[in-house]
Amino acid sequence: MQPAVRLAGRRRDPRTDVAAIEAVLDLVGSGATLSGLSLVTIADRAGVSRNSLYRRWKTKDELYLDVLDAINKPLPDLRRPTARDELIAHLAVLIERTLDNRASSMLRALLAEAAAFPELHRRYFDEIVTPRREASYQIIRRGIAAGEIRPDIDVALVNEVLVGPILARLGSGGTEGLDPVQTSRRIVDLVYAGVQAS
Amino acid sequence: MQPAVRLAGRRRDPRTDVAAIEAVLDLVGSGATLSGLSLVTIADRAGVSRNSLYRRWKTKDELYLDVLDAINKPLPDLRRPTARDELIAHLAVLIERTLDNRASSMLRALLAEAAAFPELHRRYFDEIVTPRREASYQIIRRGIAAGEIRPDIDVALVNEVLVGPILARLGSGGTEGLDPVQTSRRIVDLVYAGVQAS
DNA sequence: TCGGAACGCAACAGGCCTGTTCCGATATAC
DNA sequence: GTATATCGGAACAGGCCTGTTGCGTTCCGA
Repeated sequence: MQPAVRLAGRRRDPRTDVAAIEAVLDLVGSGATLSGLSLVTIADRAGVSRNSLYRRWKTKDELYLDVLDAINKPLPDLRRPTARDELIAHLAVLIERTLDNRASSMLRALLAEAAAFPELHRRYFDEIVTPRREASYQIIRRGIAAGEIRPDIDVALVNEVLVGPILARLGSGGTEGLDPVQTSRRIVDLVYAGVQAS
Repeated sequence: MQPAVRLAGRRRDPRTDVAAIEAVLDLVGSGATLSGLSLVTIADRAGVSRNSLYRRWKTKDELYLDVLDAINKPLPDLRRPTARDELIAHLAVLIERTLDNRASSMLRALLAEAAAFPELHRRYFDEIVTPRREASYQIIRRGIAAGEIRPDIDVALVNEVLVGPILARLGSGGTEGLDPVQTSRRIVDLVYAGVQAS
């Protein structure tokens, strides 16, 4: 959306981009849907003229793609002495993400309207879900290689059991009051030990 | 919405109610949002006059409450010889529910717009989530009483780990191609045995 | 200093949705 | 048979959103 050649003229105010993205996050966090949000509402909330938004983004889809980028924080370093510690750290980061109500609402809205925003949905999977899932798989595989985790388990299934409780809470919106590290530790401990009476 | 006293006059066609509810499920299953759906669209899809819908439901909220009732199937009998078998049966029923794309889409849409439809959200929790969660807790507690499950585990956490993978798939919409019983068995087996190398 | 671009503000037509009101036709209870 | 309630179809005003255009103003690079 930048002009082809930048010769002269007034520069775009970068605060306008930020204000628009923040406005979308605020509004979606307050219960708005992606298709229901109007550019008028976004512009008003951002304190920006509707014209400035049209200048930057041809469609709402393009704006939403930038919103998705804005909430996609890089994966932190998860290296720890043991796979168990790495899994706890991995889940803790995931829980922290779900505690951000605006980001969680954005993802919920996105998943509910995946059919209406296929490109947004694809980017979500490719840039957010897949890298984190791969990181989780790597941790589990390293745990197997180190003799810490049983080699006969299904890596994907273990990952699902570990992150399932967190993603389920993300999906249903009940993520308040979770202590990231403590909750992660309890999940990992349970899945490590199993529930069967010996 | 029924008239106070039924004296005389033409009866309401019960097929109209069904057609409206089916129309909502179809449309939401195709990606529509609850707030985005219009009564015009619903009436057209149902092959019914908009007038008939207004006669039955004052607001869209009331219509959606009936839709929620329509997808709320009763809990089947889950009694089995062991808690493990009961848990497998319980999860299998849950997976079967998520395979119904229209019902899943309805729940996703509902959760994404919980703020805009508080009554609908409350009813969802009270009439769908809570009974199933309680049933799951009961199974786990019986397993503990029978000496089948460790008594020192947190019942709620075990439930979350078991249903988490399924609810997470429900939330993200990727439930196709799951065999209910086989998937349930693999989850329960994993959570029973744990992943730790002995 | 001067051209070019972004800025806010306003207006416009076109479309869709709502909520309500008519109408004539049809079905049902008393 | 008559009163009553439903049915489908149509119309209406009012509101909101879109996409575009125009305007005077502000900023910035050449």
